[in-house]
Amino acid sequence: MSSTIPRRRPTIDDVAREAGVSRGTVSRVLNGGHWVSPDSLTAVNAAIKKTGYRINPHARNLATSRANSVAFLLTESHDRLFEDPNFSILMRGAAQALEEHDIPLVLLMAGSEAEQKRVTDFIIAGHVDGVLLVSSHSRQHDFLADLVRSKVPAIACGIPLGFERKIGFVAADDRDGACEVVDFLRDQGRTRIATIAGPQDTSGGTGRLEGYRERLGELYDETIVEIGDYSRASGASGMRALLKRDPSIDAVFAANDLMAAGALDVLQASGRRVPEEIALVGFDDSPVATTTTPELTTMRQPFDRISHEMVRLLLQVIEGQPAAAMTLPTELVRRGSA
Amino acid sequence: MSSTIPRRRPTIDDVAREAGVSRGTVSRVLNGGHWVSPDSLTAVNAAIKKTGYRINPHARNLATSRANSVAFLLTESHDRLFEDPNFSILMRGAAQALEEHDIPLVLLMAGSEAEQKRVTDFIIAGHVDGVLLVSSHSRQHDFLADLVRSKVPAIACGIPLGFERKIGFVAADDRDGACEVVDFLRDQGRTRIATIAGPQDTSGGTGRLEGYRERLGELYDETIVEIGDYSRASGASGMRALLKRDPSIDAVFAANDLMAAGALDVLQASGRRVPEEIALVGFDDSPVATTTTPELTTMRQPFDRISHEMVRLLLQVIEGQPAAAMTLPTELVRRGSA
DNA sequence: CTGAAAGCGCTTACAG
DNA sequence: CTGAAAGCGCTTACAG
Repeated sequence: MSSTIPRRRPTIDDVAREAGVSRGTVSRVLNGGHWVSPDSLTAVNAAIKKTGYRINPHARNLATSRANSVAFLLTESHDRLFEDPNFSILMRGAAQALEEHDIPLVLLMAGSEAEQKRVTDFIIAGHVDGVLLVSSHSRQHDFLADLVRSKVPAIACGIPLGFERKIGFVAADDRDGACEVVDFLRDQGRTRIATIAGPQDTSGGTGRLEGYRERLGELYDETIVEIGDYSRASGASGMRALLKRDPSIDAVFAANDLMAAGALDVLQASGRRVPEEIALVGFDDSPVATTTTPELTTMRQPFDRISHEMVRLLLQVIEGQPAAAMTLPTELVRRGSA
Repeated sequence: MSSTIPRRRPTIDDVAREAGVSRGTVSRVLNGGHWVSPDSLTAVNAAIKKTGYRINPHARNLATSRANSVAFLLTESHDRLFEDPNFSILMRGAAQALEEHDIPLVLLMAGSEAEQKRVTDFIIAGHVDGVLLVSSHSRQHDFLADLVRSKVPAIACGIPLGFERKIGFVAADDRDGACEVVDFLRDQGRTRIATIAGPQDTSGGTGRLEGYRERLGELYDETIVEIGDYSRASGASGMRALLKRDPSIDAVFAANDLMAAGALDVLQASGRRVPEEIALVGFDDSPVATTTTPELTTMRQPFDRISHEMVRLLLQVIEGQPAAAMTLPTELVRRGSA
C-alpha cells in the first residue's frame, strides 16, 4: 500500500484508470449506471471503493449548471423568528425531506429591504436551484415580483397573496379550520365568540378570519374582532381590548397559539376561569400549546406534511413541471382550554 | 439595443469582448481590481453593467476549489431544537455575520447516527469551506473525531469536550457566570441555594455546576443538586425532586431559562411565592425569560457576540490561521424572580 | 455498451 | 499592467 504519488484527492480519471475504463463510463455509473455493462459496473464500483473517490460537487455543478441545493427563504422579521417555533419546525422538516435527495438546505433571510436585494442577487446568480418561500406578507410584493421574474423555481408556504397563479404553494385549510373551531365552540353552547385574528396581509390571517366570519353568519359582530400580528404580546393586548369592549364574551378563537397564550395570560390576570367562563382555542398546535395551564385546545396544522409536500412540489418544478398548489386539512386537538 | 444573439447568460468572455480586454483582466477586476489599470477598470465595470454580467459561482468554485459557503451544524435532538430558541438565535446571528462576506449558511442537522454519517460525507465531499458546530454533547465523540480527521475548518459553540485542543471555540464564561449567580443570591440573604444543573456531557452544563459548587464551598450540598437536560420538563421534575428532598431551600439556580420556567411552574403549583419565599435565577436570557410571571432574573449569554465571533474565528481558520478559543463574559439581568 | 472530445465558466501562474 | 494558455473535474452528445 506504499505510494509515491502525492496525496491529492482522487478524481474521476483515477477511478477510470483503476477500473480500466474511460471516464465517460465512470461518469455513467456515477449517474445511475444506465447503459453500463455489468462488468464495467463492478469494476468501477470496486475502483471507487479502492481509491476512496468522491464526486467533486463543484465540477459537477459547473458541468450540469445545477446548484443541487435549495434555499429556505425567510422573509419574516427577526424577532418573530425566535418567538414562533413554526419556522424552525418547517425548516427542520424541509431539511429532512431534502436530505433524502442529498440536497442541502441553504438558509436565506430577507427581513429588511437591503437583505432582499442581496438575496435576489444571490438567487439570480444561480446559487440554488429553487426556493422554499416562508411567510410572505404581501407588503413584500416587489420582492416576490423580482423572484417571479427571475424564473427561479419556488414554492410558498401558505397562499402567496397576489401571486396565487405565479407561485405554487402548500397551505393548511385555514378557512375550513376556522369554521370547525366555531362549530366546536357552538356545540359547547358558547354564544358570544370573539376572535383575535392574524395579520391581514397573510393568507393564514385572512383565511382564518373568513372562516370565522362565514360560519358565524348572522352572529358575526365586528366589535368582538381584534387583529393581532401573531405575537404573544399582540394576543394579550387583543384580549384586553376585547374584555373591555364586551365583558360578556364566553369564547375566544385566537388565530395562532402564541396569541392564544398571550390571551390566556390576560384572562387569568383578570380572574376569568378558562375554560369554565371563557373557552379559548388557538391554531397551529405549536409547542407553546402544551406549556400553558390549562393547555391549549387548538387546530393542528400538519407542519411536517406541509414541509414535505413543499419539497416534493419544488423538486417537481425544478424538473420542469408546472407549479402545483395544495391545501392540507387541519385537525382539532382537544386539551384543557376549551 | 436590438440583438440577434440568443439570450444566454453573459459570461466573462462577453464582458471581456465588450470592454476590449482579455478575460484575465476581467477576472482581476472581479477579484479585487489589483494590477489593473484605471482605464481597464472603468471599461470592465461599464461592460459588466451593460451586459448584466454575474459571476457564475459554480465555475469559480471549481477553479478555486472553494465552496464559498459555511455550514451550521446542529447535533441536537430535533425536539430540543424547537423548544430552545438559543439555536435559532445563534443561527440567525451566524447567517447575518456571514452575509456581510456574501457567504451563504448551509443548515446541516445530525441528530441521529445515520444523519451524522451523511453529514460527514457531505462535508468531506467539499460542499462547504468550514463548519460552525453547535451543541456537541461528548457522546458524539466519534463524529467529532471524523470531523477533525477530515481537517475541515471548524469552530464550536461552547467548549468541545474532548477536543479542546483540536477545535477552536467560542464559549460564554459559564463558570464565572454561575459564581456570580451564587454571589447575587447570597447577597440577598439566601442561605439554602439549590441548583438544577444542565447535562454533564456539555461544557455549559459542567461549567455552570462547577462555578456553583466552587462558590458555595463548604456550603455545597449535593442533596440539593439536580441534573436536567435543559428542557422545560426536566426543570419541572428537577424542582419537584428538590422540593420533596428539602422543603427549606430558599433559592434555586437553574442552568438555563427553560428549566427555570419549568421550575417556576412547579413552584407556583406548590404554592411557593417567587421571589419572596424562593428566589429563582436562570441562565441565557432567552425569550422565555420574559414570558413567565414573574419574569426571570437570569445570566445573559451574549449570543449575538458569540455567533459573530464564531464566524470571525472560522473565517480565520479557513484562511489558514490556527484555530483560536475565546471566552465571553456573561451578565446578570435582574427581573422579577430574584 | 463505450470512448474520444468538446464544453461548462472561471482563476492563475507565466512571460512579457 | 496585460494576454495567452493551462487547468479545475465533471457531463454529455456523438460516433461507433
